[in-house]
Amino acid sequence: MPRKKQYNEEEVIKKAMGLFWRNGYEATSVRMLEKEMGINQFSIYASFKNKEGVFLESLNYYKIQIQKITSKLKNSNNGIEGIKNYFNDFLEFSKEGNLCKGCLVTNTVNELKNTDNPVIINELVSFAENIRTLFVSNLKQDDKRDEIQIEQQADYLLNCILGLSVSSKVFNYKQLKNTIEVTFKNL
Amino acid sequence: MPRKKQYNEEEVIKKAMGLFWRNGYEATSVRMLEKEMGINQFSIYASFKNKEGVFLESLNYYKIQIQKITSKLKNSNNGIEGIKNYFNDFLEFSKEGNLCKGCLVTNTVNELKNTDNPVIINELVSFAENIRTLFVSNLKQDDKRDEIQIEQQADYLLNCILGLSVSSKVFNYKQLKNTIEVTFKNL
DNA sequence: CATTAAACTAAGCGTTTGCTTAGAAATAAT
DNA sequence: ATTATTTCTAAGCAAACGCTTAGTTTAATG
Repeated sequence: MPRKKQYNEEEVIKKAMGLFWRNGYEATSVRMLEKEMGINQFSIYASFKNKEGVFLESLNYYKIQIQKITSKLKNSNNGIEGIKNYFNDFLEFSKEGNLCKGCLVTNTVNELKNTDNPVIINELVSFAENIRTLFVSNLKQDDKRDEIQIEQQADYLLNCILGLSVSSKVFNYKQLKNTIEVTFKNL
Repeated sequence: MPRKKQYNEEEVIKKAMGLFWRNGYEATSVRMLEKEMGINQFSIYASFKNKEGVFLESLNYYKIQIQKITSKLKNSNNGIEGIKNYFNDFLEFSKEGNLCKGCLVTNTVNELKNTDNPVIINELVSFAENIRTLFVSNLKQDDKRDEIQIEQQADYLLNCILGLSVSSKVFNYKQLKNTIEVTFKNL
């Protein structure tokens, strides 16, 4: 009996994600989402409940996208070299024209206060923990570090990739490549 | 003839800075500034023209505050060790209770789009360039790196301190100390 | 003490925010 | 074709935003 939706939910979320990625959460208004997603506010709220719902779906879509490079890291068994590849893959992943959009997760962590939106914050923290676990797992592969070193270097690498997520929005490609090289030198 | 201001402009800017530092630029409303600064909106606009004016003054005050640790770096001549001290000093500087507020400059760069507010963006980029210059200058002191290495390591260190500015808002003290240790190991 | 210029209070300006809703259009089933 | 159910359009809601302004209070001057 009913009328069919005239839009594909995954397609419109893909567009919403791009907007959140470029602009951040708060700076993305529902009016902007309307335009970018190509559907009316009513449809947005009918499909995703509210703005937070659109963002959480966007975040989900983002995770699936970035899984292309995290799974490559997960399936690698070349230790530190695999992590270095992940750094370079991330740069490529976040690229848009000459500069980068950073990481949607990191961008949002930076924007929201811990008290703001616990649902979103939880999503973000667990994402970071997951990346750290992958780092630990690859560091173990090299069989040349004790457990303490592994934990320390995992913290270090997480800090560097966070930095890269910020740097990539401001600095040029050569500087970023330099940074990656030095990051893994003598590790 | 006129009546005297019932507030000290530096004092109220100090309070405004704290608010911007904790909350970011957009998330800090003029109503919140009113409360925190303890003066009416009229007085805010009379003294600082607009919200951007309050922020720029806050940024100025921030720079003066952080000069306490940047000048220590500037006056140091112990090469890489001086930079490492700066990293630790920064952690102390941005501390508030158990966690850190990051760096006001970095926080704002992360928040604003390049097209948003060119005046503020310019202030922020030149701040980062200044820090990088100090890194370069200290790296030269050690007399063990060629010019290419110095440029590369400066990019690297800038990335690490940016990362630290983000990490410090999320991770615990021990992780941050680990990160600093590994950052300077074998450099 | 009256004058005068600045600092104050408080109300409200126009916009934009996230979100809702009344009514029209569309479509699968009867 | 009629009915039922959902999607759509478009208008509008209250609240919050940055900012302004009319009117009162204050205090150094003549």
